[in-house]
Amino acid sequence: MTPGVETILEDLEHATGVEDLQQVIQALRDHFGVDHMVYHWVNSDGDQYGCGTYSDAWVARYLEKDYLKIDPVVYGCYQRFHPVDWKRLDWSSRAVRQFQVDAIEHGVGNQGYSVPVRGPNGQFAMFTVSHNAEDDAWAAFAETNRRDLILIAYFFNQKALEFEPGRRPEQTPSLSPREVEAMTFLAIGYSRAQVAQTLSISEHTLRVYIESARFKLGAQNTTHAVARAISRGLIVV
Amino acid sequence: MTPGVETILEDLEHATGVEDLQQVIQALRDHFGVDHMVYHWVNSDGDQYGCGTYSDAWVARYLEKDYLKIDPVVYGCYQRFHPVDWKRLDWSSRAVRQFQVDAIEHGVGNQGYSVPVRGPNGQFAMFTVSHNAEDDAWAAFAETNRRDLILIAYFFNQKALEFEPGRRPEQTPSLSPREVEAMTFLAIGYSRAQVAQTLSISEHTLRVYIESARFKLGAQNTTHAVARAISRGLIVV
DNA sequence: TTCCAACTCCCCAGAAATAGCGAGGGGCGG
DNA sequence: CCGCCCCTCGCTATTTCTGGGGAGTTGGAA
Repeated sequence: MTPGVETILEDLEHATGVEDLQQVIQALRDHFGVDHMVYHWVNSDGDQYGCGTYSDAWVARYLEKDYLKIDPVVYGCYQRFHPVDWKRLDWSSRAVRQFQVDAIEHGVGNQGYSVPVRGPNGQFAMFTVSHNAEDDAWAAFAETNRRDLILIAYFFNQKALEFEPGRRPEQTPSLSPREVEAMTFLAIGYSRAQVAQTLSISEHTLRVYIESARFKLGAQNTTHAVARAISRGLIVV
Repeated sequence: MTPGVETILEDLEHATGVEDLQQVIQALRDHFGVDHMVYHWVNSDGDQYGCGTYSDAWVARYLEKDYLKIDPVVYGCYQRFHPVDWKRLDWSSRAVRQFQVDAIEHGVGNQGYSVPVRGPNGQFAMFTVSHNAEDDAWAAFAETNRRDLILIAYFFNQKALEFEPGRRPEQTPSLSPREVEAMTFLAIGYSRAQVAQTLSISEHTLRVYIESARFKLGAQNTTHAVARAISRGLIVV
């Protein structure tokens, strides 16, 4: 690990507020000598929180256009575990290409490298480095700094979780085993009758579980409950 | 980072099969000079996969007694983002204390340090170091090697995901913008009528989107479609 | 012991979703 | 130009889900 990173990480670990994160991320940007560095938390209800060096104009634009929904970086990171080079993402759709042009016009680099991070209750965030560079140079940079970036993403997320407890979905209540089973089977397409048969219980009993789970999850209906259970990591489909 | 770890991590990254993971974890155990080192993947349905240096007897015992359900390490890691020292967990309940005695009798150290790791689709695993030591010595060890352990946990999980046969190869179909909107609103608990009103279209039209999305996703019903859309990252809820 | 949470079962009526037929216009790429 | 996908709207009948009741057992925690 580069000595500079070491000390900046120390600062990060001693950060006591959101404003410190902004300081740290700028220090990191300068240290790595890249155009931008951004931490981007995407909450399970579409809510988002970011901190980094993108221009205010670009952030506003991103929110205004609701780019979150089509951003291939978000989509790509969401599906992967390992860090992703933006080149490896799918930029083919029309809307996405428009987004790309818009981003570059707003000073986002043509190259990027994003590290997905996941926390409890389905929390999800990304730590991104963006720069203007040739492919070769960028590949070398990413390869060299990969481990540092993973650690930085990790500690950044740790701090973000620490500072923003309110941002987390309401203390996820745990589901009982039967409720988990019920939600899981519903999530893989079984009807109530099928689930009841599979679990060898009456459909009435099953309904109690579903309603109980729905209540615990604060969900409006079964689909909502299943969606929440999945995005909070209570069930795996 | 200690030089030894560096080379072992290289080996880890070049691992081509599950058997290599076992080699690597033993090398890591020897390098850190601790009693045990374990990677433990836990699915929410109770399915688990592990690899490490615990005795076969203990692993068998753990499975036989279904200790997964009461293991405070699993529970504690599941709720946290940062690594946890076993001391900070709740060992108060009677069943848990019995588990603790059993574990120590089977050669698990009295001290432990576990790093939670999370992947896409709610994947969850832990990387654990366990040892027999005094509190002070252990705290020092944990503090010193924390970052290395986080990185090791990260790369170990990456490899485990890579070797996981259940990885879905089928490429996910893309949904049209309207379909994405429909799925998104359904996932946050709107009824069909509400979604239709929100999108300012007739409920009949909405139904076409839902059915189209369901078809594309190979889903049996709306709940299934929404579940798939979420777990494939097509919508962010 | 007492209490609570989890698990199990039952009825009924109204609301919502699904399955099956349709129809037509607009835009984009081969 | 034609085909394909996306967007929009319609009807009817059937199945499924939801919301309102109530009731008993069991095992673990306070």
